[in-house]
Amino acid sequence: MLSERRLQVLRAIVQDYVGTEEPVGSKALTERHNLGVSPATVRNDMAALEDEGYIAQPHTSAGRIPTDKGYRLFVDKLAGVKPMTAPERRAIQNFLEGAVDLDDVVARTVRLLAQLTRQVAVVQYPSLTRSTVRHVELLALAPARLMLVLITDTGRVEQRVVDCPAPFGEASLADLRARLNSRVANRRFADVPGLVEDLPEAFEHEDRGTVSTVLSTLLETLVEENEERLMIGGTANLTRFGHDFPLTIRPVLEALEEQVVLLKLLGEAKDPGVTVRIGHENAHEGLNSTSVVSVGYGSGGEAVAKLGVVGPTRMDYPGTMGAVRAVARYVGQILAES
Amino acid sequence: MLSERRLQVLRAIVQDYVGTEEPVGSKALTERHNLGVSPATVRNDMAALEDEGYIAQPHTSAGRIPTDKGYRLFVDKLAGVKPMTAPERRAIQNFLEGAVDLDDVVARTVRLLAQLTRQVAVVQYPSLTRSTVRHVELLALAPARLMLVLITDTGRVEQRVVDCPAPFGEASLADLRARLNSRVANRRFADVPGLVEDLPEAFEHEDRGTVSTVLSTLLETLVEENEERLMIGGTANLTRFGHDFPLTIRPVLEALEEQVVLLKLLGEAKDPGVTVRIGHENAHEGLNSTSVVSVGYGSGGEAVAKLGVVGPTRMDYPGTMGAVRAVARYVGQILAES
DNA sequence: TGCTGGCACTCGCACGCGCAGAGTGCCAGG
DNA sequence: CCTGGCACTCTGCGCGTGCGAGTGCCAGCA
Repeated sequence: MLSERRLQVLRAIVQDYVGTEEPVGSKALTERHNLGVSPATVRNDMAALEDEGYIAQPHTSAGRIPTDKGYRLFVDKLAGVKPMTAPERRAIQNFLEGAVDLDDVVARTVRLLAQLTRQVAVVQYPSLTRSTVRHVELLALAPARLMLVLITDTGRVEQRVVDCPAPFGEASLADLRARLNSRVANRRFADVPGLVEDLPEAFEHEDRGTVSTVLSTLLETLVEENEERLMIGGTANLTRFGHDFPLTIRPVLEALEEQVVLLKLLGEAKDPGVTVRIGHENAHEGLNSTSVVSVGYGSGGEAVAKLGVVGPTRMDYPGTMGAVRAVARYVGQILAES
Repeated sequence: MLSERRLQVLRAIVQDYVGTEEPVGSKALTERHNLGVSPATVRNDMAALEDEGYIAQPHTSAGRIPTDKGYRLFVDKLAGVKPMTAPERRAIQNFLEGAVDLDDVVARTVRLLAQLTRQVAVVQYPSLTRSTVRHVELLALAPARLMLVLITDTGRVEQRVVDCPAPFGEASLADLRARLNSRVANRRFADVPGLVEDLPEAFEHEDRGTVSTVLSTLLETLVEENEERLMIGGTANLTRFGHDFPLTIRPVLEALEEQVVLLKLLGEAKDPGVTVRIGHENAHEGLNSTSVVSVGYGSGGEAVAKLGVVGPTRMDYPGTMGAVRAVARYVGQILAES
């Protein structure tokens, strides 16, 4: 177990390194933080911290920098979440309030997060599966071609074109629309499959094919790989990443382009609160020198999706966590209102 | 007027520079292209080309690189558009065909363009104003709260929540829905304002406020700044930009985050064919060392939106132009089918 | 008039060197 | 267990040098 002072030394190292982006030495530490001991003592503590794997030297006779393990300890034990100030909170609220629709909400959220944290922001659209059906609309595009439109309580809208096996009359269409809505409206999307199973049976034989096709299209929209969408922004902040450029940001940009990777990244966070994944804790190789701070958001008690930021492991964790948490809270509010 | 051979020299310089990314000298030129003259002659031609401002030297006693003016001449006079090969065309078609909805089409197009050109791809969503109304749907969320859903022939869906000044009955809602659709369905969006002007007059006095509110919300979606959306991708390709990194790509990433800037960029292209804007021809400062290749796309004769790529001025213009043109063509087809 | 070979010249760049500065580890003393 | 002192190690930087690519110019030739 590390003594109290050694923890303080670690905290000081993390703070200084995050601030200066340069390895921090024993002398500088004692000058900037009044630890009440001499540099030599700090050096001993540093040696101990290095033995335990919390800090490392880039090369002999340079200062120390925190390791992933060091950041982990810092986040878990040494630092809390820094709450947003009142003006910041007001700014967040104002910024989000003008949104006209869900796309706009998500777009604004991304910009906001990117600006607040000065990092790359990632916002997942509300998951269909975890939302509630508000309405299902069916339109005839042609005698044997329909458009299916799904609307959720979070404002998300999905549309699909359905090619029918046989022409489908206006009366049947109205019938299907009514039956469908009476069954699924205000129900959770996840429950929809069970609710519509037997629907074709209510129709004349010639229409059953079309009804089945419509239903299977409806169910397809719930398939995981289709239903998840997300938006990213603030990639310009990557340029502040480090000095050894191309090699650092290349894999990050590549990872960010892979929606699948990002969704996994956000998905990994199980904690109900803010989750932090540091460096190698991220499964994806390209993100081994980045940290991901994420949190779920939702209109009610349950999270309908996640949002977060991706930045260098050397980031201001308390501030970032505070910003992410605050933004998630306000987005939830906005969604609940619409 | 430049002699034929000098034009050939310029063409050779552009091709070599694009290939090697290094200033090209007279000796290398004569070796790689059989111009039938000696390096000394080429040197004279180069001096002339430099006088005219088509090429420049990064520093004395280095090879030459093309200037923006040089690229311009190359694009206008010395090179055509390189058509895609048959396999490439098939690949494009296959890749786009699996799309389930408009978002998917746009997302796939972005990926495709980025991969084909190895540059940053930008795709604008079909403009509402230039599309045709397929359907307008109105849903009651609460007694005095409606959701307005617009669907276009290009598959674009917009939704807005409308807060009504007074409760609005189910009958009035059905009435409004029917009247609205009979007026605007299959009409061009741009004509909608004139078509609905007098609609409130058809309603009872107590409902007129609500009807007006709905209509003004409808018209608001057509306001330019709201209605334009776009998607970008392939930013990882920026890492291949140049060696002098941060300074080069920083402003580009920043510009790419500004939707307004991008929309202007695409908007500038007036030509019905592929438009190329080279280096300083781009109004935005951050993009002074990039070129933009863009083209309109649409389901029928008229373009409903634009797409293009952003890359270094040192790019393979014929190939990029070919890819952009081909992708636009196929996207148009896909949109027409849905 | 236009092309060619030859020649001197100019620079940028990579390399090697030495130096200063920061930071460390270790040890002996309080 | 803390402290001051000391010798050591390493990086980064500035500087001078040599090399090579590439140029401009000139005189000769078709």
